[in-house]
Amino acid sequence: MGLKLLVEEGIDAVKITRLADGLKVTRGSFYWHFKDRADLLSELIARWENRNTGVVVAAAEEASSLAEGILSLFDAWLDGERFDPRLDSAMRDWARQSPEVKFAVARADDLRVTAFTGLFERAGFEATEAFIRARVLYFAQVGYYALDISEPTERRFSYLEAYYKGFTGKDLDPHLAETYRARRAGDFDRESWRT
Amino acid sequence: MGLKLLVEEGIDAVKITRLADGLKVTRGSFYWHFKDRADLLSELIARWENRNTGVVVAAAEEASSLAEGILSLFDAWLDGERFDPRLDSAMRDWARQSPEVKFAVARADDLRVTAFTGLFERAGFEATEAFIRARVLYFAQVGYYALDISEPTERRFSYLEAYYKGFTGKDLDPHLAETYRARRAGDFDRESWRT
DNA sequence: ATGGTTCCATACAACCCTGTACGGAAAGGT
DNA sequence: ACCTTTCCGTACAGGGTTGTATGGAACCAT
Repeated sequence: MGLKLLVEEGIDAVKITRLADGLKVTRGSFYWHFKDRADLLSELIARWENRNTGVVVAAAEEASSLAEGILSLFDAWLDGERFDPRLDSAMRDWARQSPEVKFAVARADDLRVTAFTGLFERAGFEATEAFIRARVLYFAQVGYYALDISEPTERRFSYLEAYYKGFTGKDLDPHLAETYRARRAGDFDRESWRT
Repeated sequence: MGLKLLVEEGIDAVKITRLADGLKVTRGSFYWHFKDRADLLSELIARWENRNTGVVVAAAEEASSLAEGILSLFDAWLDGERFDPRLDSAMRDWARQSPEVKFAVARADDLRVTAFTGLFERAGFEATEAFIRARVLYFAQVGYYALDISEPTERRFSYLEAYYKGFTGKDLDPHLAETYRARRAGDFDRESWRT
């Protein structure tokens, strides 16, 4: 179970010896659970696919309006339980070494951007603009986590309207912004008990 | 000299043995040129700092208008001779393992976003919006290369106006768009001789 | 209690990588 | 000619990692 922990240190840090040490067992045990190292790695790929891609696609597709969709995406990206950005970054690094992983990541990227494009199109944007806005939204999210930025949550919240305007070209309804902030504040209270 | 080639395969692939094999010499020679592996790695950091950050900051600061600045940035990012996106990504991966590299990368990111913020501010954007637009612009660029997208240059050019509108909220002057496309086409002809 | 299943420990061989010591060949200066 | 500098090859010791073989302890079923 501490496997993912090491993926977040980079795939090259996923050594059987380090895993066994971390779990306070010996390497002999590992080879009972897994055939070899490659067996473990392919299981890691499967776990990632079942997790990160699903939540963001759902957030985009189930939204009934543009504002609701964008805010749901912000929600999903902020919720460490549903979307793990460091796992996403680790997969992207790994993809540069392994053609197999590269393919899986490219497929996931495509699914996500397509879902975002649909969100913008349903909001009335023309096809090309919808696609590019979807890309910019997604690229910016990937870039944000790639830069590994850490800023206090209140400051991050204060940028909400500016991000929304940057991504959509429109102003965010103040009422929606308020409900969003209230909802997220409650979530953070709950999350602090887990972390 | 084939050092960078291996950085683009990930820092963990930069083994002295592999370098020596690639250069058709033995490892004994390596230790005449470098004290040890760490000595080589710090030289790689220095090379990256002197290259990638400089060109994008210059493109943003020397521009006399917003459109010129954005197009200059697109130029710099597209020109493989000046800005190497794969080196940038490799540094970002490496940063996750090494606090020293992490610090260097964070400093570079800060320099770049600050330069972009100035570009938007000089164009009349209010401080927060300028900062967030600078971030979105930079994040999107990082995300684009992180996704390792390969699309034909003509299609990439066709998105020019949509990207510009997404980043700035304004329409791109058709005359500027035309001059940009003509200039880039010439550059690509030249580049094909080198690659 | 006997046997089987599950899970883990120990021990071993093989490989890769690092760093150092030393030796040698080629080139240039005096 | 001699000596120095520059650059590279060879050889060795030490450590890390992988995969396999084998045995043992705990637990459960009959």
